[in-house]
Amino acid sequence: MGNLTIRMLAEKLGLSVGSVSKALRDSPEISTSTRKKVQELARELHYVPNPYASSLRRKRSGTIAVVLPEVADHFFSSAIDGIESIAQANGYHTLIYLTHESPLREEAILQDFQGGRVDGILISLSGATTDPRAIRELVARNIPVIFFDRVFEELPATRIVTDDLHSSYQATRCLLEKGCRKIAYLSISSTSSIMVKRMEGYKKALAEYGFSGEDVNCIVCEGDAGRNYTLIKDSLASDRRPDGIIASVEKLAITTYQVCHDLQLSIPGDIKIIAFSNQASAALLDPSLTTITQPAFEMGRTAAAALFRVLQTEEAILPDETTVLPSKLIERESTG
Amino acid sequence: MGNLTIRMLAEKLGLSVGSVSKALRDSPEISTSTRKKVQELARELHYVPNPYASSLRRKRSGTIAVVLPEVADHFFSSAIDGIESIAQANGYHTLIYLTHESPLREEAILQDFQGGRVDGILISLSGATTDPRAIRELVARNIPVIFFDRVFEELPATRIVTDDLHSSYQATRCLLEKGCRKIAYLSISSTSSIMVKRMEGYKKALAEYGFSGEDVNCIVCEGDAGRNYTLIKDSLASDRRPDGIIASVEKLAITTYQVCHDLQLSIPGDIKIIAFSNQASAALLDPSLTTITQPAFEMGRTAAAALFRVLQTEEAILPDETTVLPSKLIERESTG
DNA sequence: CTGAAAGCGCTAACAG
DNA sequence: CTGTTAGCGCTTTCAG
Repeated sequence: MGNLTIRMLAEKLGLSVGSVSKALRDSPEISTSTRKKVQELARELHYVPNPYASSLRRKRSGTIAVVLPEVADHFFSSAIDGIESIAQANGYHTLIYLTHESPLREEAILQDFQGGRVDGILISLSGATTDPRAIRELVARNIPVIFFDRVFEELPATRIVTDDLHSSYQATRCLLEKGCRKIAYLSISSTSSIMVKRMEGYKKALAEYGFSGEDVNCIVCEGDAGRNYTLIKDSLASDRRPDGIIASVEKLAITTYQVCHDLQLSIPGDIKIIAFSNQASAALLDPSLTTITQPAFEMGRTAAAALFRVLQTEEAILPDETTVLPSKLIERESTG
Repeated sequence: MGNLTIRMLAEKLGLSVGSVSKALRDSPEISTSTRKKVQELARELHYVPNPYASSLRRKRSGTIAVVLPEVADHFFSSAIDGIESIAQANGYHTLIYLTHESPLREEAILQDFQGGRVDGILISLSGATTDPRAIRELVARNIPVIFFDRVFEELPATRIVTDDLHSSYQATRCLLEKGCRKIAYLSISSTSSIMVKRMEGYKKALAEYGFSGEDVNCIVCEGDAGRNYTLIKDSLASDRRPDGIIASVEKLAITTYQVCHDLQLSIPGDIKIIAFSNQASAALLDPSLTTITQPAFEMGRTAAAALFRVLQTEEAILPDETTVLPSKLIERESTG
């Protein structure tokens, strides 16, 4: 670790450690002239205070954590982009943790934060997480937690989400209007907040069109890519093949395209597809993919901004409120 | 920050702080029975040691930094995935920083590490970075820096790269063999290591096919998406329109597809395209995109593993060696 | 095997 | 305005 300390600086300057510390932090207690001298030497020697000593003393880490199911996904990587930009603007550091959809890993990660590693946490829950205990404990220790996208409903919390129910409803209606009568919904979890909401929207639209519960066809793809491929293929190869698909996350849309290609099913002829996706190249797919595009970057920014609002005011009390940023349905050939 | 301290634990147990500390760290100095008692209570109370006090004392942060140009890109997000998995396996924490291709931002980020925030750094340089000074200073302070993908050649360092020259050479040959005679190379920087290497491969292939320096057509796209679009469009709309394109990064391939679409140019009829890209859906584009796919996840893993090898042995001396992981050319319709 | 004590580098009272 | 000092929470000698 770094070896140039504030003591060395102080000695070189013939000042006390305390004065140097104040000078560096622009305290008004220090005369302009010495402040300048101190800051000049510090810059010259590239002195950077040991952040851990500072954190220990000030009881602030200057660090936030972002906990995500995965990163190789346009939604999450854009969200990180938004979060990091706000963090950097606030002089904060960003720790990143991937749960790979494992509630156990997620819990271990959250547990670690009990030690005070971070001043606040932004989290999008793993699909299978149902136990809010780890989060509760964090909140009990006064560490603010903000949810984005995949949230807990059971807990009073600040949440940044998109209008999952409505956009899924819209998506389903879109398919129904185009003539689909057997619409399958591809989910990654049966408990995740967004999955539940999106299911609801799907069911609501079906109901409005006079379909019964028996027509609800939800395929839960919670395995790895290979398993999901098989699952989807089995469905599309069966004699009760759907004529419309709603892919609730990006990767399932890609898999569905692959399956259709392999089964020689024509999109949108044999089957129409609509997906929740933030992929920039959705318009360039063959056929171009109708998407529900989430405001991923904005959701990240908004979540981070909400966190810093709390951190700056020191109130450390997060409002129990849900901010909804709208998604956008963009119709393309896959529902043509 | 957290408030349960080792002192409180010690008091509850009727032990000294020192003994508790040792018990928690499985020191052989402590009897099995008290060790068990200590660890049990710690688990029960969800005690997590303050990491900053610990870092301060041990002069190890248990944290690494990943510095990247951007994250909304399949190569980088996959690399993060690889890095984070290794870091988590080693009980390390991962800080992430985005430079957005700004050497200034990059320098500020690196400068901060002088304070000892991290035990090691994994970096992929911003396209415009030319000054190795900030890195040199880190190395001088004994903080290991490992480069991946976009590296410094001017510095002795550990580097994880892919075979940029060769794969670009292959790509160019592929286009030449398919009959292209006016091949343009889309770059994002004229100085970045990978851009230079890829240019070399391109030129080498051209030379082998008897083309002269005048036939080298390098379009440097270092602006934002809009500017790049205009730049590429101008080229493709001109009377000296290329009949082949090598996109040196993923996003430029997407932009090129958009331009072709807007100009109603047929791929591969009017123009053939090949791109460095890790996009899973390359095969599903219209037309499917011929790619040079980099081992992004593996590069991340390898870079992280190299870092931890050094951190664990305490030698802190990084070998001056370059590891080359091969990329794969996958021919699809865009060069058909 | 356990305890006492020093000190990592910094900040924040409090004196002067 | 500057200096002194205590102490953040932990680890690690060094005694016992």
